Amino acid sequence: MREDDSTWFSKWEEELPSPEELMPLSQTLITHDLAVAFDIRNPNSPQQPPPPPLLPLQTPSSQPNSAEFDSAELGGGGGATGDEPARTLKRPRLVWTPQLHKRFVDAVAHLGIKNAVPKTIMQLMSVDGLTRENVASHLQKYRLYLKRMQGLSSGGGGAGGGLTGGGDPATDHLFASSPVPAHFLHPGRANSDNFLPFVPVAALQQHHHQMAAAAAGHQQLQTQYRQIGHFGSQPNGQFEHPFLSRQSQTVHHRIGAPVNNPVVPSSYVEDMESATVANGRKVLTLFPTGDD
DNA sequence: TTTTGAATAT
DNA sequence: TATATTCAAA
Repeated sequence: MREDDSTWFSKWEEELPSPEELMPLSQTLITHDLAVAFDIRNPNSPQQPPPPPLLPLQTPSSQPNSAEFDSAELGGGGGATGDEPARTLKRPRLVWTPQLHKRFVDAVAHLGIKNAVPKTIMQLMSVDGLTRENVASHLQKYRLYLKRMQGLSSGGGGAGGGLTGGGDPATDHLFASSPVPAHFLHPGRANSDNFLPFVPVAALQQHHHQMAAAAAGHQQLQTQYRQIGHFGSQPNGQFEHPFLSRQSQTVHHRIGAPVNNPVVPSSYVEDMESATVANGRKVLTLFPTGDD
């Protein structure tokens, strides 16, 4: 019935990402994403010069004031001024920070489980440097997490002794940081097949126009968003997503209850990406937030 | 063909 | 352990 839809929509709203999280996605030209994603290994290339690493150098610090945060950029390399690794495109391991996860979960939630495929998720996240492989890998783990949670929630059984529900193993810490959409945990209820009229791939075409517009002057908006620093309910109670705004207007929502503050700490500072060296291994952290 | 999903590797 | 990489299926 319609109420059912409204029900999960309501929950959905609670978990709605703050516009600050989703909106400020600065869409860099697709070239980077696609290029990086496409530069996969060549099955048979005799002597073909490998494509350029495309390492976006984002002048890291050195500019305290400037546009706050534009887009998250996964850079590579560490190399600063030098040259790029050229042939070996071995990027440092991606470190999924709570914020990055948040964006991931939001994307999955908005896409729906059916449409939540690596490529689409990656596109929605619009994190520069994020590859489909990165998302796929994480998605796999995320699904296992959901499955595990389902099993615990459902029945139980009692397997020997594991404290669950109250105690969270360190493994789940990261996932626990982000609220999981309810519908994800309840597949067997009415129609788990709620297909949202959202536009998945069609957005690509919009990209052209959007990125142009985005590149035009979104920085101002981004700065403003940052000022808000409040998350919870928008004046309008609705968020506008470039993609979603296309047709998802049938959402009758009733925001009344205050947002259920999850585990989000008060620190909501988003930083630029930082490169850290751990165990001699360079890992790339997107936007580290003093969480934890 | 491209992409997904899971196994596997590091 | 977390993430990357590989591999077969859709």
